[in-house]
Amino acid sequence: MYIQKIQDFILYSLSKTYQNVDLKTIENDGPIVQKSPDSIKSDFGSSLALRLAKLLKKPPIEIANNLSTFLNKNKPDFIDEITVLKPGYINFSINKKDIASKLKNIALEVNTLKKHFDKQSETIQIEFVSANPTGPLHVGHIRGAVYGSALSKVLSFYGYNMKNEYYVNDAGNQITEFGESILNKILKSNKDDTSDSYKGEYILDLANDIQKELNLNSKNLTKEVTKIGINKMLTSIKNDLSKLNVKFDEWFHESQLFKDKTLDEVIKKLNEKEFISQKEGATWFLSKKLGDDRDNVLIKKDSSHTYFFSDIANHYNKFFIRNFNKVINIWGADHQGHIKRTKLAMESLGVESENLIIKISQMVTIKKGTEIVKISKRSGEYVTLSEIVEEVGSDACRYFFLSKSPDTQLTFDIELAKSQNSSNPIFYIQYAHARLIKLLESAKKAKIEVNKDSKITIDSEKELEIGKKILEFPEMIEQIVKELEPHHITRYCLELASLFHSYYQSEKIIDDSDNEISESKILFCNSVLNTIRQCLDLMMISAPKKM
RNA sequence: GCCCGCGUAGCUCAGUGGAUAGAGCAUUGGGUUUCUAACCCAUGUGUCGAAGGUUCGAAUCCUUCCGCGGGUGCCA
Repeated sequence: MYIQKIQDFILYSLSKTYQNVDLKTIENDGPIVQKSPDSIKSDFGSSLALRLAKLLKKPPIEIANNLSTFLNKNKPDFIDEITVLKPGYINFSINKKDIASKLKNIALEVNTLKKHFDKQSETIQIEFVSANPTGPLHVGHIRGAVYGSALSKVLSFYGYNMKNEYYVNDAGNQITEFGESILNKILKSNKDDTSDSYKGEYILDLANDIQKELNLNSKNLTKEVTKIGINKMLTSIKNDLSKLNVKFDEWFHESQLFKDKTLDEVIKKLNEKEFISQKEGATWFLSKKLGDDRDNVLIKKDSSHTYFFSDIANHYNKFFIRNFNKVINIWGADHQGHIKRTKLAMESLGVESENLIIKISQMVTIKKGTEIVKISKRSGEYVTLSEIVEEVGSDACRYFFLSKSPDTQLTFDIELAKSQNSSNPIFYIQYAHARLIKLLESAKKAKIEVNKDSKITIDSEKELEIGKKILEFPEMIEQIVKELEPHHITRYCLELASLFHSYYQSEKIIDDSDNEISESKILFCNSVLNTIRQCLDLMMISAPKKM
């Protein structure tokens, strides 16, 4: 909340003190104001003077002193003290009263945290999970589901209009093989036959299930079985996702692109731009022309289409038929090789590179104790999403997967996760929430009422620390929006909860003998509660009133 | 081979140009007649994979190397 203000203040004073410095260059050169490290007494610091030393041909300490003279003369109310330290740091301490008044707003009105952000005019479509409907979601899909849903939630909180989409691959080879595998189970008497492409318990279940409602005289049996099979799988996928609190606005089917003749349209457009060529009996997209290592096939020799082709069509639909300006895709690391060519294809169709954002979430290795579990849809080796969510719980599951950067290949130890009951940080956060709720109830019983005339007085180190942490909330959100990586919120929330637990332990909040102090503390605790509650809401984790 | 990502405490991971590198778990020892002990307080650990380089300043940027994962199909 303060960083931007201090930065503006510094840049203003820089422009007044050293007129010949180009502010734009300075701003683009990196952050100007940062949180002070714990070892330094102040709250925020700037290393601007150090950076300017070369340019201005002056010792940094001199620049810092010159700037601080101006800064001190024009010091806004929210700053208490400005000091210059050793090589040339300019440090700022924030006024306690200013912190207190900001906390009061947060305490009285949950929406204060949200109001900090402007409503954005832009609509962003975000696609995630999009697993093929040929099998149940497995534990690896949890990561994408959690990442995408939390990111979307934060972006929406920030003010964007978000549309969550699941792309259903319901055409192509995999789907046909899936249908055939089920049909074989229905028609063959030997249910143990393993020659089919898709194996596993769930195929047999599907076969038994479908058999009941199937008309065996149907003209195209495979087609019918496939259709029913996919629908059943989709129902199960939706059900699994809802266990993790994940919901989609749109389930877009690949088959739609065929019905709408989008693929034809795409190839026509690409052809007009001379990115299509026929060779070796296939139709190619000339991505080499745009800098890729090789060209890519769109229509195979047998006249069927590649995944890449319908993927272009899918994106064409997003940008040119449904008219989204900005699209985010979250893909698993196994699709990382598709990024370049997909972006190139879209660029050749006229989409600005920055408007198609593809984020990769790294692989999840599943461990059971010391044994690595391999997951394969076709072999039927499974640890399903619902199995894990039911054992570990949605909250702990979400927190665990959300707490890691998407760039990290993480190891998910199923045994550990199951045993991770009270040692899991999420319970610690939820406990802080439950404690606050109970505390505020007790305050009500003790007839301590807070309203807009109440006042917060910060008079302990712990309160000050909590207050400053709460006011970091907007910057934490901004970082997520900038990087499109929501894991920062888990740490933030944990830190806040930790500070609160420590505070709670160290002093009595409801003091029957002093109503004024109790009122201030209760109001203060309301600001903590509202912030923790907001974080839990953004992580889509429940906020229990009792534990 | 080439392309992408990663390598930070015993373990799981934050930190991607600034000040003495952090958190959770694990370890060890203490704490409750009290608003919830699923809590608190104390406890120590790092060749930031290695070597060079850029910089006033590097875990962070560049180069090379080592290790791990993924990709490199007219599979998805």
